[in-house]
Amino acid sequence: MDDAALRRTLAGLPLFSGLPQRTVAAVAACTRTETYDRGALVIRQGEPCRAFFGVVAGAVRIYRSSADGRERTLHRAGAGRTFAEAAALTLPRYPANAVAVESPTVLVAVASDPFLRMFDSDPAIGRTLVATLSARLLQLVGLVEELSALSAGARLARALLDLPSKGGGDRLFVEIPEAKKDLAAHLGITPETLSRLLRRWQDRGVLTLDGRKLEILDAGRLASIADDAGS
Amino acid sequence: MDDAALRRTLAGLPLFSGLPQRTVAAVAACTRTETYDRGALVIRQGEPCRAFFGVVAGAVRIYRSSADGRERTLHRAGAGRTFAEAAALTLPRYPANAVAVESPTVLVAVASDPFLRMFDSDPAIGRTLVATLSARLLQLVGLVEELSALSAGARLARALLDLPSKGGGDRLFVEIPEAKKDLAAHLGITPETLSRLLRRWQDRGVLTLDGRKLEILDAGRLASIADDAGS
DNA sequence: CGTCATATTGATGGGCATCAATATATGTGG
DNA sequence: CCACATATATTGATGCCCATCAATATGACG
Repeated sequence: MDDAALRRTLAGLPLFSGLPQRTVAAVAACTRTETYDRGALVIRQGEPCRAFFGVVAGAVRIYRSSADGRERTLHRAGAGRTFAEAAALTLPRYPANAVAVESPTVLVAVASDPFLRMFDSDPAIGRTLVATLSARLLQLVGLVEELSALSAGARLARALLDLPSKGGGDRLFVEIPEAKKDLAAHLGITPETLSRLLRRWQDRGVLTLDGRKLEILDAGRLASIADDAGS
Repeated sequence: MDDAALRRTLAGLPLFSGLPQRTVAAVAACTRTETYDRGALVIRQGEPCRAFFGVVAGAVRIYRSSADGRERTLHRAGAGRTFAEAAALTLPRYPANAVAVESPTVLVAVASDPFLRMFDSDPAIGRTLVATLSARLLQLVGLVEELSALSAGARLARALLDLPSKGGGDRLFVEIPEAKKDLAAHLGITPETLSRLLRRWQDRGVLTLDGRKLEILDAGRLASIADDAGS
């Protein structure tokens, strides 16, 4: 990617949009693009922090693995999103893993140290970073709430309703953008439970399912499930 | 509180420690102290954001209430901590409630708008804010992990082991700093479950209990419970 | 077409919430 | 200071949700 293209790419990220040209150019100077295949680790938990990342194409899953080998997905970052800012800027080592979930996944890596030094040159960097971190914080608060207050069914229903719908006519089609086991991990449930929920909803005429494509027949019903008002 | 005392208080908060004198003085100019009794609401979810807060004395519980009346405690902020920065600086309305849990609880309220305008005058403000928000983010990630990966018993055991111990001799005494129902809410469990867990541990000789004061007899055992290696 | 990952379906059980009843603590006004 | 009212805590009974273990089934891909 040439330099001009890199600047355009950076300016397209919410984190950097709104920054003046020369600041973006300065950021570009400490940035390089990296390409990963599906399944490739971008960040390994415990490694020294070197950079944070913006997603140009593809998507990344951020997850923590605990001592007993279990994984907890914290976040899925698609095109246009940034991730690992907080860690890169304030911690010695990454506290989580990041893995590419599509091929190819193109990232821009912004080196931590040079970026930190830019803080002084343009206050807008601090401001935009604060906004980004705050948004992440709120998203996590939402996750905490979901985990502790909502049933597995409600979480799945929400996830389905949040998917971009390809409404054909008056019908409502959506497609799960990842393997079902990954969706399950994302929701903090097991693949078995996910399978059973979808089966039940099919039997009750709430939706039809074909692989990862599904048609929502009764969106109202699904919405009430999402509010935890009956499975 | 006179102006000099206010500045000293602010400088004692991690968010502002490390800032030059004149910056602290500028912050002090948009700050006022407020005192609350136990149970008084500091922030009401949905209200317009006016300020963020530092805790001078006492403590505050931050929680969300959902449509069905259930509460989820996100955070307990004791003396020296700040809270609501993210909301105050980036949102129109508070996304959570905050209630004083001690009498008296003394807070410093830093008005959002003037503070935001100070961003340009000193880059250190942005940097320190980024650090604070990052720390909060990591704490929340930890909470997510606990909620999804640890049993109620493990969470309670951790909470007990995290309490400041008043070790008398070679014995280990701790005191629960809030009502048990609040501790339960903090851990995302019901008071009944909390009560049963403590009862079981008493029966097994792990600890003894008298009101909110308890003596940990077998810290090793409790630590293994905290790691989810058996109830 | 065979191999491996992913998905489905069933059986089983445990953890923890819920509902309900009582006991204890806390605080208040007379 | 006591009696009462109210909040908090304990204990029991019950049941649901969802994880776990296990056994196919289906799909992806070289």
